[in-house]
Amino acid sequence: MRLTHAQFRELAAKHGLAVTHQRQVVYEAVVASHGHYAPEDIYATVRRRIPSISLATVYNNLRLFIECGMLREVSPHAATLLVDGNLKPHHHVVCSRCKSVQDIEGEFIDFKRLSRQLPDGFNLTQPLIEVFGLCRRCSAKK
Amino acid sequence: MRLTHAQFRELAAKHGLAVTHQRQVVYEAVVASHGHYAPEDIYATVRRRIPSISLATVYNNLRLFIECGMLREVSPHAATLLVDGNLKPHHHVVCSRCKSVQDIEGEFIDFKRLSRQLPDGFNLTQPLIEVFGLCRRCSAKK
DNA sequence: TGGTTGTTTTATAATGATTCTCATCCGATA
DNA sequence: TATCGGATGAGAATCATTATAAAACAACCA
Repeated sequence: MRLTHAQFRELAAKHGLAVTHQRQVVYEAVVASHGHYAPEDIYATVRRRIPSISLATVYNNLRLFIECGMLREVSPHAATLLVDGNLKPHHHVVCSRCKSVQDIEGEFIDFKRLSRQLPDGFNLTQPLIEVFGLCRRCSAKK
Repeated sequence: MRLTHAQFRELAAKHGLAVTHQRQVVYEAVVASHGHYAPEDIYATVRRRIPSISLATVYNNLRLFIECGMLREVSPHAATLLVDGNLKPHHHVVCSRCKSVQDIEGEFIDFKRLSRQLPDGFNLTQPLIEVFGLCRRCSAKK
């Protein structure tokens, strides 16, 4: 996706963000990609248009875009490894904001439909599903 | 859960791991907890029984246990932030081993049943589901 | 049981991702 | 155009995790 300056200005205004050249170029680099990229990847791409840009600016803006819902984070997770001491099969509910994790059980997945969507050869013998959303406390806050 | 030395010995043998005191104590600390804990937490717990244990040992053993299926990792994720340039609503399929991510669409979630299981107040207005398993390439290997 | 070998542990250094600091710069508003 | 507050750039600092190397130990065999 390529955005005009006017389009980006409108998008930013909707989310209460100031408009800067760096911000527009970073945003475009992500939405143009349609993939799943790390900050270093975005940095490399953006440097072709703004050689002086700082990696910190890329990080700052990605985080802003994620926080205000203009981008999605893949696996919004705690910054550290977490191990699960519950050995029974179960799934997880994860708060995208505070990263708290709770166990859930129950059959809420239609495996027939799911397997039609799965990439060829994907192995689901020990399925683990994580459902992301906002926990009670985080959805109460603003 | 508290394991006798003999029980742990049997469990380790089944997974081809040597038995050490550190290993047993680390494992017990995790399965006794029934929660979601970081390596530092486990380290703090285990130090009460083995004051000389090293943090590296905790990391090494947690990783081993996860690899051989004796423990689960919460949100097996890439070691870095990933942003998603696909703005349409969709879900993810993630390989627990190589951390590759692919998009999937389709209605394979029974939201009625799911919401019965959700913790009170959990907000699912922008549901994001991640399904973990092994991708074709990783399930082919050994 | 005692010796041998390869694995595990410990302490610490190294790495890699991310965040912080602060001086400078720039966008928004009047 | 002048002002002000937020954004940027450069690099240092931090945090989680992994690597390294020497000492300790588990597994195996005589």
